[in-house]
Amino acid sequence: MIADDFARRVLRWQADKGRHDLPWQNPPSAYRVWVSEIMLQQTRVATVIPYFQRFIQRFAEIQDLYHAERDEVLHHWSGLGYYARARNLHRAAAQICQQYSGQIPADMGSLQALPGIGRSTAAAILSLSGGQSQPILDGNVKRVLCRHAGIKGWPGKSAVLKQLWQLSEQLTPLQNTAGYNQGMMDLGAMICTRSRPACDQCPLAAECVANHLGQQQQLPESKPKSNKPSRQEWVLITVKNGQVLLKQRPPSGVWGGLWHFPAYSSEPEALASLPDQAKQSKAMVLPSRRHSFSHFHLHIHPLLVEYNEKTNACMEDGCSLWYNIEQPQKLGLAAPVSRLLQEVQQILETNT
DNA sequence: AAATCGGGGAG
DNA sequence: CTCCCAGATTT
Repeated sequence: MIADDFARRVLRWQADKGRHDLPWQNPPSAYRVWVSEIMLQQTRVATVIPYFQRFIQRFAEIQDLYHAERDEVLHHWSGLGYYARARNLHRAAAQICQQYSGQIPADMGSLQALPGIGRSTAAAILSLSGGQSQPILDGNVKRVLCRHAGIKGWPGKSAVLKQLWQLSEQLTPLQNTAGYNQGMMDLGAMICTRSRPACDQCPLAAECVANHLGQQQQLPESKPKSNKPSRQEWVLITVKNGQVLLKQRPPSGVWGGLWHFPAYSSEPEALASLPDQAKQSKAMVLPSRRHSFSHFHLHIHPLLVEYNEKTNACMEDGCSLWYNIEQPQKLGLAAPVSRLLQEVQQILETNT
C-alpha cells in the first residue's frame, strides 16, 4: 500500500472516531502541547489529565512557569514521577524566556536543544500545535507500526528503533500532519492496544501483517525481563509541635530535588540520630511498605517519633525544614512520602 | 548499547 | 505478581 493511502485512512478514521476533547487539544498552543507532551512521556493519558489541568491553571503561560520557584513546580508534579521532566521543563522555560523572548522555537533543532525535548516530543509539538510535517515515534506509533509492518525485535533496540523512525518518516504525510499524528496515537491507544486489539474496527487491518498472521500478541516484542534488586531504608518521621522534619534530596538521582524524611540504612542508626529531646520518646513503628521503581524495589520502614519543645528554635539550613501538616508548604513530595504524611496526620488527630 | 529515572493501571 | 505507558538523558 502506498504511503498516501495509509495516511488517508488514518486521517479519515481520526476525524470520525479519534479523540478531539483532550485538555491540551483546545486550544493546542505550543506551550500547552509542550507541557502535555512532557507529562505524557512514559505516562498514561488518564493519569496526566488532572495533573495537566492543575498545572495549566497555575502556570497559564510560559512566563508564569519561568517566574515560579522550583519547589512549586515540583509540587505540581508530585506523584507523577520522573521528576527530571519537571526540572527540565522549568529550565527550558527559563531558556525560552531569556533567549527567545518567551516564544517557543518552531524548528526541530532549537527544540531538541532544550532540556527534556527529544526528537519525538519536538515533532509532536511542531505538528500538533503548528501543523508542521514532522514524524513522531511514541509508544502508540511503535506498536501500530510494529504490527502493521510485522517488525520483529524489541523496539527499544537501536536497530529496531532506526527501522521504525524510517517507516514513520515514509508514512507521515506532508499535509494534515496534526490529524495524522493524532490519529496514529489514537489508533494505538484505542484500537491497536497492547492486549486484545480491536482489529475489526481498525482502518489499517486489511494490510496489517500481524492481523493476517494472528501475531497481535507477539508484536511488538516485549522487553527482556531483568530481576530488580531490593533496597531497604528506615525513615524518621520526627514530629515536633505538629511539624515534620523533611530533608531535600540532591538535585540528581532518584526523587531529585524532592523532600523526603531523613533516611538511614538501619533502625539503630536512625534512632541514634534523633535529637536528645526526642530520645526519651518511644518510637512508633509504622507498617513497612514496598515502593517499586523502574529498576529496583525500595522497602521503606517508617519510625514515628513525636516530642515537644518549648523553645521553637527552627533549624532550617536550606536542605532541611519543618513541614506543617495542617498548612502545608508547596513542595515536591514523592508519592510514598505524601501517603506517609497523610497517615501521620490521621494518627496525630486520633491521638488528640 | 545499557542504565537511569516513578507511579499506577491493566491483566 | 509482571508489564508498560504520547521518552529523554547519562554513562
